[in-house]
Amino acid sequence: MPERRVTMADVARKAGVSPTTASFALSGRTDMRISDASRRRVLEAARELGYRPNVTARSLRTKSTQTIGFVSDRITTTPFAGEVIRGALEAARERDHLLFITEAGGDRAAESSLVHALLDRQVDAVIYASMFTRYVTPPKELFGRRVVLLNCLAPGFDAPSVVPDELEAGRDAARALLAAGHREGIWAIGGHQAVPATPEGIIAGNERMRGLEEVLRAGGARLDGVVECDWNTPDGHREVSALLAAGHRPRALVCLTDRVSMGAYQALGEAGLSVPGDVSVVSFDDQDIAAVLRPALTTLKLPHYQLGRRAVELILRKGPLEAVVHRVPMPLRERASIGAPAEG
Amino acid sequence: MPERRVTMADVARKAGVSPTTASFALSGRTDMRISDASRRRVLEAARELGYRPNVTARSLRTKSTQTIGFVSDRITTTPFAGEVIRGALEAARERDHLLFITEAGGDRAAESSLVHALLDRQVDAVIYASMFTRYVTPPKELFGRRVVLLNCLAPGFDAPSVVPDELEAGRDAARALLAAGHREGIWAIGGHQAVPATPEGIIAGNERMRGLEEVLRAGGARLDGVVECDWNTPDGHREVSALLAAGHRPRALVCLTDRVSMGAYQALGEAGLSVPGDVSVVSFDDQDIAAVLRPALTTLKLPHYQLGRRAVELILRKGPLEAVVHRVPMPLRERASIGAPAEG
DNA sequence: CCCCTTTGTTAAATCGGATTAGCAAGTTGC
DNA sequence: GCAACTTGCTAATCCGATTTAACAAAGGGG
Repeated sequence: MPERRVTMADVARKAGVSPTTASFALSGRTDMRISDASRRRVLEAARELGYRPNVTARSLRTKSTQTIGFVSDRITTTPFAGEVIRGALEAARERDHLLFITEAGGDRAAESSLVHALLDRQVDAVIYASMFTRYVTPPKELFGRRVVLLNCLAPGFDAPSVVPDELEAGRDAARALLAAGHREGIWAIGGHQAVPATPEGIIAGNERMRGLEEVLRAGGARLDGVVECDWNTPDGHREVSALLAAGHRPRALVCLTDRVSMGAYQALGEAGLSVPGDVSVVSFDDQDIAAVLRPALTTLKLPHYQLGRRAVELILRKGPLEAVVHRVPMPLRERASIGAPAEG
Repeated sequence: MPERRVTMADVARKAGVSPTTASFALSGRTDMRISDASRRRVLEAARELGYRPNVTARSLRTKSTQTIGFVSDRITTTPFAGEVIRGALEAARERDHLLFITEAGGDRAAESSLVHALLDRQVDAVIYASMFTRYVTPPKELFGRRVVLLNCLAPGFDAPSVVPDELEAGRDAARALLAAGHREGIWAIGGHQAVPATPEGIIAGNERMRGLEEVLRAGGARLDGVVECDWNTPDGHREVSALLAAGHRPRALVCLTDRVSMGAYQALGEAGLSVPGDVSVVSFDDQDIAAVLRPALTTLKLPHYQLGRRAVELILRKGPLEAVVHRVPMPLRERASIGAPAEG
């Protein structure tokens, strides 16, 4: 049985002052006059007793719990998105805040009840996060609260969003290919996902493709074709096999995810083509497999850690939140899958 | 600005009773006599006003916050271990509890300060989790508290542990090979990790190997050799390549992790050997890649989701916790990498 | 010497509930 | 008809802090 916690009353008693004085001495407020002698005695007593304020009790009066709620659809499960949580956790720790993590699994009713559970515990603010970048409508319980949208957008909902800069990432993919000398024989595998079967495609696909096409065109290069397909390994394998079987001979593939790239690798390998000797590959996401594939995959990293961190930094900033979209850069991870275009 | 929360006083006023009566009516306690009429009026008023109790305020009196602290070294980051959190989250939600998730990143000082932050917020209990199964010494602040150790063991620390049943998993790997007809040409890649460079090997390696050898021997089979190496993809690739180069011709490989298996696949492929036609592979962990490799990998799943769930279920059980080790089964995921032994 | 500040401190109220102790009105027992 | 219960409810206190209001004591000015 844990011994009774030391309270401020204990500290005050030991220091020979009233609880009021102890409170002011400990909070270090200067608007209430406390003599240096008293202050020192209180601080000393607190140190000796190992006093720690009861945040719960304090919050009853101050309304602040130094606590943030984190509501997501299913973020812990997404293999690489755990980084979002780590980023949020670290930023929160630096500011002496704790995070209630919750997952509603896409269930609206569960989402509402979790938000209630958070509000019942007096969280100071709520981060509403999605595992893939997409449009959302937050539960009504969050209206009028201090909220930051993480990896999602909600037009009409008055809160800032933090999302990856997919547009610039598309441009960077194009720049990487141009820099290696590619001008033709370039194919995109995965496409816009204009009517997506894969939820993560909704926004990312469009923006990546838009940035890609813009810079390729400006650089005097041509996109030979766009293969629209889902974003998983079997899709990449199937579509690239089909592409080769149809007689096409791409010099560079822009795969919309690392999983698609893995499928592309398999298909190229089966066709006896080497990466990057015969075909260069540039990808998006930087999942774990990207570094492990042979050759290692050059890819534009989804900045999950930074997304989590930025959301917390934003929400703990003083002052009101502005409904602005914050775009976090997607760094290029240069590895071994891009080479000079093959002759022929 | 969110409008003022409805308090119990509001409900009492609307129902025309005292706060005391409202409190008893709402908590539904039967030891204090409240007339059915009053009870109904209070419940009705609460419903109409949308009253929700302030858990923080309540906890000041009751000491219970319906809140659990979760301290880990770096669990969100470990790609597949996020399932631990999901299991814990779901079990907690079913019981109307919320989780404070924290990560100390292996830093003892950070760990202490996080535990303090949790205790300052009056958590009812703490789950102390490790990303890999290993021996730990929890921070002294947790002594005498309600604690469950998750995926770790702490001899001398009075708390239950929840860990994967690695021993039985080793046995199951052996049984799977025996069932396919394997009796010889069996090699283990990864080994005991008696003096491990890879932290996850400390306990898992020993137990997996012990179970494996026990059942193989009992089944009249022989383990031709054990290759001691780290547990990552390059290690599997290197060691299996070396094994083949040395003239060995294994019929079955027991790879101690899926990452080692992936390396083994690469090495076998480069040598022109097929799985499972020439060589069967059985593995441990069931990371995401296991299902994606070609052929799909037969592996013993680390039950992360169940570990998280069990820990929460245990900690929320009434009554004192017993310092017992709970072993969670590792289910066999039968896929396509085990076949009959090759002739030869 | 008295009034007015300034300084240092504390009693008391507050936050939103839970809990203890007690009080009025109606019933029962004899 | 009065003590003893039972029923139904409420006043008051507590939980551990913060904050407001007020109050002594000391110093300064005239």
